[in-house]
Amino acid sequence: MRSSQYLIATVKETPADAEVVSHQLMLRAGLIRKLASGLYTWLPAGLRVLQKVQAIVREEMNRAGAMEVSMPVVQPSDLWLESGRWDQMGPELLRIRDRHDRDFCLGPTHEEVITDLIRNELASYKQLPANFYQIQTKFRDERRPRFGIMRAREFLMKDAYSFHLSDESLQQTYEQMYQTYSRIFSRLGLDFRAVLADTGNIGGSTSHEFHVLADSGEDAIVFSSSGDYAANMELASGQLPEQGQDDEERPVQEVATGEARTIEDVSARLDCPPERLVKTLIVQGAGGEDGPALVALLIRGDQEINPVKIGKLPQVAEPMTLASDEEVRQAVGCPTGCLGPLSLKMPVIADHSVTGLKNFVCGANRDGHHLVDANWERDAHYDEVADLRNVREGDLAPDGKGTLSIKRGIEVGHIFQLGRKYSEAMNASVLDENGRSVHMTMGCYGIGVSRIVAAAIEQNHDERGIIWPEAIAPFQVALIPLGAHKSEAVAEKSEALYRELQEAGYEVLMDDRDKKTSPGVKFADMELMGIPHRLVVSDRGLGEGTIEYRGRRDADSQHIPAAELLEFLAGQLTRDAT
RNA sequence: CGGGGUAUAGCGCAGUCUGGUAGCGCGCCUGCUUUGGGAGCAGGAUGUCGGGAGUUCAAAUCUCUCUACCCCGACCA
Repeated sequence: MRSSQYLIATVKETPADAEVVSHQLMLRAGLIRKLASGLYTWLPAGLRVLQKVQAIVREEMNRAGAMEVSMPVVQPSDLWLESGRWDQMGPELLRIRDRHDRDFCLGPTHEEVITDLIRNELASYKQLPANFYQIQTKFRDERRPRFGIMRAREFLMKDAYSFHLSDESLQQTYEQMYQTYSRIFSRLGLDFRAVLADTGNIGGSTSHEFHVLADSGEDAIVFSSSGDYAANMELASGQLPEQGQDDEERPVQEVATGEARTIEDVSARLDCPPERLVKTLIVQGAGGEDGPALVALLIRGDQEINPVKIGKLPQVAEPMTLASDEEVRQAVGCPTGCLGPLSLKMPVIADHSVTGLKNFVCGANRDGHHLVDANWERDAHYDEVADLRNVREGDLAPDGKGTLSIKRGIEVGHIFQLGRKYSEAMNASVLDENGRSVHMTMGCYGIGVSRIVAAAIEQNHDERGIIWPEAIAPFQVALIPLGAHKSEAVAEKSEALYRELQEAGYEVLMDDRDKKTSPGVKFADMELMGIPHRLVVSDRGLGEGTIEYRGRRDADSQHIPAAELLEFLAGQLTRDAT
């Protein structure tokens, strides 16, 4: 490609509405433009990257034996009513009506459509297992789109759905997809981790997320220093390191703590470290016929609660919602800052972090008062123990081997074992070998194809711009002729090289913009666009028979004898390991 | 959806408080010079000042209203 005939849409200034680096650089490097909130146009250079990501995903899915299909973006409401998600999904599902007043939605995902397809197409266990995928536009009317392409409303996703007779077969395909995903992200040149994950509202049991590691990631992921344990913060569990405890139970006393309401205030006022405090929180109960209206939760003062874990407790309303100050005052008769686990008329669930405490501090359920040297059974009680807290850096891994560390990640893939949720709701069944009709069990496997582009930039950039991993760079080589307008030799050599490189199979962007485009501009643009390899043809170099080479990450350039250039370049390029 | 903010040339911004000729930098066009790290000089084009209504002799500026966008907020590829 010649840049004189290509849209090099780079801009010098950072657009005001871009917050994260990847968004800024995608705009500055001329990869995308915003149309409206969460909606982006892909410019030529950006689209090349997106297509490269797609190609790798497609190759690996095909290699794993999945079959590519393409399902409509616009989907009839009937299917969603059938699965129950028409009502469940809420405003994230963009609903539209056609000219006959029939309801449709823009597909945020395709479980319904694929299940409908498969229940009609598959009739026998002999056709199983089967895995279908597509790479296609999804629409989710996000509460708040942000970070450019990273959390857009319209985005490109690879979604795959597998169908099985047995759980063993599902497990097999699930493991195969796990391997396939690992291959995909390795080939993309990304530093990633697979972690245990929450299944969210898609449903199902086992689930793993794939995260690209980047400090700007929205998710916290947890790993064990030794051993394989890795999980999303939402469900990661760990053990607190042992803590020295007094042996003797001291007599309890109630002390006035005045206006001290927060853990910090109480801890400062009583000169007692937060680890010796029991924090009591009251949340909305599950309600309904036998569910409690309110539930009390206990956690050690220095620990943080995990709303996702708590929301999953059967007694608690999901999503977890804190009780209001009034509700607390009505139920207990004191402000939230003075709550304690004393004769509460509601279920009391304690986190593991508090059960071993002795002589602790907690609220006295009396305005302005706390208990000091309280002890379980004698002064306070709980009904049940559960895991309510976020793990912290340094906690012991759940298997007791090694300690946990926490990193930030960008979720780019998610695999689920769905089970029979959709096949039962939508009656997708086949005949087994005994001629009996059985519901198929399902898996589903997603990759955020467009998000990967942003994630790759978050992980690979410097002050000059993007540094693309080899496999997804829009061009592999930038060829810059210097002073071609006045040097016949430079012009000729550049043209010749351009041809040779293309014949050798490289994707080359030759910056042949007119003489008004100074060398500095060309260098800056090619760096901003992140092209991994740069060649400069100049009179100076040709005089000594060399071409200048510089890798995007290199500090200096090298002068390569023109005759050896192709060989040299081949050595620099780590070709795909396919 | 709640809270906060912004809207002026393609991009980044000033001007608004205190009403009175629409401005700066970058980019763009023309010409000459320049050519190894975002060139110089000279000339030029580009605006329903987000939309609507109102106050006023006069509105980018004051008032009301609508809209869009951004940021902060616990179910996400």
